[in-house]
Amino acid sequence: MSQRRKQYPFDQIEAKWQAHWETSGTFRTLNPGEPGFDPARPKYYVLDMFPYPSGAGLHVGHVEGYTATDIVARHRRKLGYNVLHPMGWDAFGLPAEQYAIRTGQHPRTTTEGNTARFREQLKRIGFSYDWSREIDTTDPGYFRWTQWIFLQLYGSYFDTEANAARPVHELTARRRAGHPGESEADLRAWVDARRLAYIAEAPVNWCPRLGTVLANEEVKDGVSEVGGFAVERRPMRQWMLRITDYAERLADELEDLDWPDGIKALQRNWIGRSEGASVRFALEGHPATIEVFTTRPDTLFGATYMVLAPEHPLVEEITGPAKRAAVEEYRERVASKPDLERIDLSREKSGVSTGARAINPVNGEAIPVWIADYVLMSYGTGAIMAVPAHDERDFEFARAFGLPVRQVVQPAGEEPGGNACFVGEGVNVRSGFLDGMPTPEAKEAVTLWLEERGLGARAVKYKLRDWLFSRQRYWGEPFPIVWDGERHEGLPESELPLLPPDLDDFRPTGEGEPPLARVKDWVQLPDGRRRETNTMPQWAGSCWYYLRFCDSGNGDRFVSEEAERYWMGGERSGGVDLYVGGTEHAVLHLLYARFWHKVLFDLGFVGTREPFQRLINQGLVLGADNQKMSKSRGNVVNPDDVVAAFGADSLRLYEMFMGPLEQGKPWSERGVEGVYRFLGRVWRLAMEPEGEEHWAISARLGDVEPSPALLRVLHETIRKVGEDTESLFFNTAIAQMMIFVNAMTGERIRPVRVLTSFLHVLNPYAPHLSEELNARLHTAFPGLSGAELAYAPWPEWDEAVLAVSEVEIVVQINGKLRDRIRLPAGSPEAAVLERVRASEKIGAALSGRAPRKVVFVPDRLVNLVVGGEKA
RNA sequence: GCCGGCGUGGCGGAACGGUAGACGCAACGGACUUAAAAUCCGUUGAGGGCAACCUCGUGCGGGUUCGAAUCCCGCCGCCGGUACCA
Repeated sequence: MSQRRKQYPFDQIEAKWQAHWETSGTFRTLNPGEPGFDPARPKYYVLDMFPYPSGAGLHVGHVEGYTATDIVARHRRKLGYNVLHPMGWDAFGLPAEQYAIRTGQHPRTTTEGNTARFREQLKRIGFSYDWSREIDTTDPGYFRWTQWIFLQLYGSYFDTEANAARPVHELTARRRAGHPGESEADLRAWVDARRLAYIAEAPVNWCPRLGTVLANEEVKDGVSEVGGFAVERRPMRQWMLRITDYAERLADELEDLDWPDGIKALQRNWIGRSEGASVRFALEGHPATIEVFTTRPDTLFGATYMVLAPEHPLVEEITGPAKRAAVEEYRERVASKPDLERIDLSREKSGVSTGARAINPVNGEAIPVWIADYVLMSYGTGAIMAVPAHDERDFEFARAFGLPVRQVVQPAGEEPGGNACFVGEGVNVRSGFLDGMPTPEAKEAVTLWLEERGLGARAVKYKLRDWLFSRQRYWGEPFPIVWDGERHEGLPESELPLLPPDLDDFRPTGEGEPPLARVKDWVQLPDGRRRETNTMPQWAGSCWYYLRFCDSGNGDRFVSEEAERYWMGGERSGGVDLYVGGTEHAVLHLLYARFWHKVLFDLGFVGTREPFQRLINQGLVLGADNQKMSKSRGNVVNPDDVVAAFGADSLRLYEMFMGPLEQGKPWSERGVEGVYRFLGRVWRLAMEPEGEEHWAISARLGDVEPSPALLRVLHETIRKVGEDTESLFFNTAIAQMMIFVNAMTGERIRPVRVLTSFLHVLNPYAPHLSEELNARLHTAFPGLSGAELAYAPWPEWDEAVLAVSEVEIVVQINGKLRDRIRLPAGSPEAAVLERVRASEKIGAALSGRAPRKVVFVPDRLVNLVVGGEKA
């Protein structure tokens, strides 16, 4: 293909227009208050998930989502919206730091090189970003505000009455008033334990290979998501964010969002709300009680033993002397067991008896208390009542240790008995006052019974855990926190940004001490206080970047109130109008960002409850072999190569033509050539070759009246592409453009006005080619078109032009197609039926039978229903 | 296991419950060319017929409907998420 003449000179055209957009600031977006800003226009904020600028460069998967949003942004500009369409870099992250550890090259150097390459690649595809708003999470001018938001979290607590965050000083004042005698130190400790950002000594996911702790979300199947290294649990002092307080709102407020059901389900699942009851069991001969959470209080009569998590604080107290040694041994074994093993052996139940016995509150029965690692300290109360007849895990455990199984719920219409496990709903038996009740009723009844006696209450639990927020890394935001002995406090705002010290050895210490701890003169303050040496996780910067884009140059505030109100307010409940990105962020990024946003909302810093009103997940772009693209498979497509061979417009168009945006689909080199040829056909509608190198305005172009048929195709194209673009059905929009071009190609003399109208429609999709052709036509036919398309109004279509005089009506017999007849549009039923009766085919097919019923759909079809066999 | 999504020609994919297969790719035929490429014009779900046409066809089995790729029930297969969450 190298020697072949190009379909059109895309290389010159694309470079020319990209330079033009850059030098004339075409896509610079004004903020309210700036000269020239037009407040009368509606706003539209269309956002991509900004990339981590990896060393591998831009991926065709990035290009898919970015092209989609770019088409929407360009379309909206032509519809008269003020469009915010920004781009930036989520540039803190492990790869740059790992590279630094290996080579000694500072992560900043690596990061700068990578971002420069990404920026260059994106510009070569012609995305209409407002580059003046570009942000970089590693820029002190940016992370200053990430640190500032952390201080807001640190300075707040969750007020359960208001179901919202409030400043911590309010809590302090209230506590002081209520507990006048309390010492300052105790008061402080009490308040500190309630901050949204707090310190906890908790079992964490420690990854020795990476030398850092990881969030639950960063651990998959017992190994780190990055690198796949073994992760073990060990107790460490860490910063945590109290996201669990927001579990209810994060789940409930998902409802009104215009997000794919699958993503909502994923988040709901992650938050994991369960409704049930908490029940308190007394202990035989011991003052303590065991509280459990259950979703099946109706099975309480079937509880035959209890299980505490091995780490449960009560274990120590209640274990009988005879069992002490075994319990100790078991607890140690579990504690040292790496997570990987704990998962591998998941189906093998293990545990030991404590010797203690608990009293079942409903029947006074004494049942043994065990410890077992299938009960997790981190969920519910860390203790369960075991009902082997109606819970599979309990059933397995009971079988392994010979514990009794007592059926108390029977499936409707079956006899009681049997030693199997039944987890469904049914009717209670052997359950005292619950006997005969169907499951839902029994749940209600027993909960009420427990509540009346102060033995339990209805309860809601969430799977969601608090967010482990500190990392033992160099390449992240330092915490704006200083320690005075055991006391911590936030830095004053005036000291932000807190910059990390420069370093030449980036290795973690291996024992949980972060690299920053090595820089003594940074850590140690003159007054004896010490800086926090952990850094924030990579998620921090992406939790609020969409806000910064509204006002990225602001040096006084994270975003001005005016800019936030304008760009984030608006349609329905507000926020980003369209957010496009991959499913890999369905739970982590999207949940964290929603959490921060809600805190900022509670504190009055933003005006919307949710950040992202409408979310779309683009599907995976697979290799030509239908497998995920990967170096090892050798099926990776580099966007640069595609741009070099076929041009940016072809790359854009192909990625949109492959199939529905949200669906995964394989790459096809042939497919790229197909759209490349299509763009060549568009070019040749207006241009013809002149000599070896040049192109001239085509002699077949003229300022002539289009035929009604051609005009109809044009208007249909304007209508369909407009509608499909709005619905993000880009593949069918492009198909319609192809239909138009096929029609136009057949015209002997091509009406130039029809062509210029079409170029508006093509413009969001293939901006370079359309601008170039329009500019050339503008020169050749002055007065017929504006000089530039980017902001020129989207053309209008006319219903009258679309109207057809004659329609084809389908004639069916019993739903089967038998004939088609042509009739004037809008023909009444009687006229249509007359023609149907005249049809030979229909007469033959009816063979004398009379229609029992006639279904008539105007301008579409007639269905004759005839009785069974023959009349 | 559970939760989501998807099964339509040789391939990517179109089809408000109303003509299944738009558009593109591939393939085949023709025009142009000394020739090829490029381009332009056709054909192309399967089976049958010289033909006009006929029959069958949207993973499988049922159902609702005048009419189902589309809605409902039950399976099968693939992809993604999740996993002792009481």
